[in-house]
Amino acid sequence: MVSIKDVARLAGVSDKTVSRVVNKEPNVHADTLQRVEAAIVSLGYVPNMAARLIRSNRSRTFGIITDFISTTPYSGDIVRGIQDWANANGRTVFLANTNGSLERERETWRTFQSHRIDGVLYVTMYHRVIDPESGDVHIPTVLVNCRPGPNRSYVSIEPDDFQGSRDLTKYLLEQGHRRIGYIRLNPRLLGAQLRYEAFREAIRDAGLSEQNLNVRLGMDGQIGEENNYVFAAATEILTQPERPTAIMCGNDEMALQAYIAALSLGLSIPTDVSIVGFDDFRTVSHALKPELTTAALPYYDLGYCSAERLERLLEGEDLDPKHATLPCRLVERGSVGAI
Amino acid sequence: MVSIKDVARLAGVSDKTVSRVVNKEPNVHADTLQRVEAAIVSLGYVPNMAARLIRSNRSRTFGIITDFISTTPYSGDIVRGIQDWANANGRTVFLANTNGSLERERETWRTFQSHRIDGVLYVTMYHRVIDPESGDVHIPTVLVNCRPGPNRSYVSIEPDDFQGSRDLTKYLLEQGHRRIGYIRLNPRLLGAQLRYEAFREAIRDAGLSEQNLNVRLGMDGQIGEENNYVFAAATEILTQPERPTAIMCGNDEMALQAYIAALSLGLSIPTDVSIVGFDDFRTVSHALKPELTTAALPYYDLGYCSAERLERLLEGEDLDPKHATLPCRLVERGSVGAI
DNA sequence: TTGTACGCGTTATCAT
DNA sequence: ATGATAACGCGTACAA
Repeated sequence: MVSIKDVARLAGVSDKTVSRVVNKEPNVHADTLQRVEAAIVSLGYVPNMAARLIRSNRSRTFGIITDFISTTPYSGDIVRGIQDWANANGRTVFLANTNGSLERERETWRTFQSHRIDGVLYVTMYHRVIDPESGDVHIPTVLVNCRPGPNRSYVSIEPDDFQGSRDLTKYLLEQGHRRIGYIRLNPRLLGAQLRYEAFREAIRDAGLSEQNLNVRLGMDGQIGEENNYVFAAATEILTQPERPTAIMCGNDEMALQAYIAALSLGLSIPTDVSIVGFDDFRTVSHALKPELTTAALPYYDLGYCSAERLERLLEGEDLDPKHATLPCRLVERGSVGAI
Repeated sequence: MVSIKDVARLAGVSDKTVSRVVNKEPNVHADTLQRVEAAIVSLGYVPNMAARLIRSNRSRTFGIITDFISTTPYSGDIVRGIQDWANANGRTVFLANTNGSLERERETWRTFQSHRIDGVLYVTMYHRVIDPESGDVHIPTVLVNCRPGPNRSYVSIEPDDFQGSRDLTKYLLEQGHRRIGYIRLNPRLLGAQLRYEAFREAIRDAGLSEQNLNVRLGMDGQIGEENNYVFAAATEILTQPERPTAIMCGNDEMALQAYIAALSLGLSIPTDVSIVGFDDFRTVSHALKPELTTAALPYYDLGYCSAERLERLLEGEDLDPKHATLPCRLVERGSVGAI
């Protein structure tokens, strides 16, 4: 592999001068600069980050730790957001997936430590409370899409499920809906609680009694292998005598099932019943006709902003508050009608 | 940062002895070993990979280059597969996303070069022909989910869209279907051609005339911003006098739209019409009732096997054939009925 | 079994 | 404006 010395020899200068050119330091004569640059190109010299790291103790790398990835299809956008920030700011990214195994997580922290990573983005694929298992490794860390347990202190960033769900509910109310069905997410998900709470609060704030509501559990059980009651629940809600005019679903996947249930009953959307989801799973929300009104989870921005926050943390800035939140934008499409 | 010397000092031995312990070399006295290990633990020493790399010129890292990620939700499973292999084999993974920009791709190759990455996994998010833009950087590379242009030579691995589509078609024929509708993927996708060709071949092999077929284009235009005709096409196919008994769709997203179209027409699945997709987008295929019969794209295995192939390439093995293919497994669920 | 000397590719310091 | 020298953390070769 061609080194700085080879370049120096070819250009007839010392190593240090080449180093100056490579690092765009001042005090290099224009002629020298040209000769060195020519040598670099002709030799195809690429600086060795490892050697640089040994001296400077800064690797200019971030590490991403994820838990699962497969069940929630668009959460990968978080990683995309991180990478885009990293790319725009001269950082390279290590990626490690723990598959939810604590042992692998501990190994990962050590591996990252051995690569002298500058900081870690700890990303969960669904919104939840977490305690990173870093052993005695201490690297500046930002939690993404999750929050630390009660006694721990971390910089973190989450989607605002509460605001998203409140906006969605208010929107339904504005469209004149009063009898509303609600199909709940798996209660183990943090988002499930936040969304449901926001829904109830918005209903109360509108002066409606909860008696107008039809709340059903759509899923429960362990993440990744849950029991799914959505189709049955939606069918049941929609075959009642006083049918709700709208159904709000824990997420788009569930909205899809409610959608199928409604169509199977011969109902049309949104004429007979309006449906809203959450997350903006585009494969689903765009494929439905009419397309699905939903609240978009800001996955990409979560990633992008978290990298930004990590950088600020590394620069010694005191992030206050440590905890940030990103809004879930209401995406108005065709699946909701006015009453 | 604590170095090998600090450990040596605390344990009262030389650097080299610590090095022996860390690398599990023989010829260390049991007592010495214990003292050194104790020192390592108490100091929290973690070897510096950069320093190691400088001597050995092997970084034990792979780099992953991806193009897009957002549109095809489950393609992230490729990356998961790579990571699982890497984790099980003591390798760490760099990740870089080009967003389809050639400039960024060239930068990425240089960055990887500067980190002295051992090998690159070049991953495309949809199945296609590609020419990596590596400039004058030369790192052992495996193409994943794509194949090289006609004049280039690369080790590669792809899903067998042809086999998957043929199996799916044969399955429909076995169930007695003779009048079959087909809604095509965007022709710009390699998978579109392979799947359609396999469909036609299977139909011909069964001695059926293409006159029994109703082929429609479901999508066209640039990837990521295509025009979508699926709902209209499906509706049109299903309102013909001689309605097909089955519709085969380019992928599950399109199958979902055909599904919605059928239900909207008051048809039931699979009694009135059978539907099959492709890809196994689980968010969709499991949410439909009845669930969707499809062919699963082996994303995870593509990733896992590609890492394995890269390792063999690095070990100097002569991969023959350079090109590998992984089957698309038929996933039989409820959306197809017998005639 | 253990230690010493040196070199890897780079940057920092100081001198010229 | 440029260069000489040392140092970073570790492994290799060799010596003890």
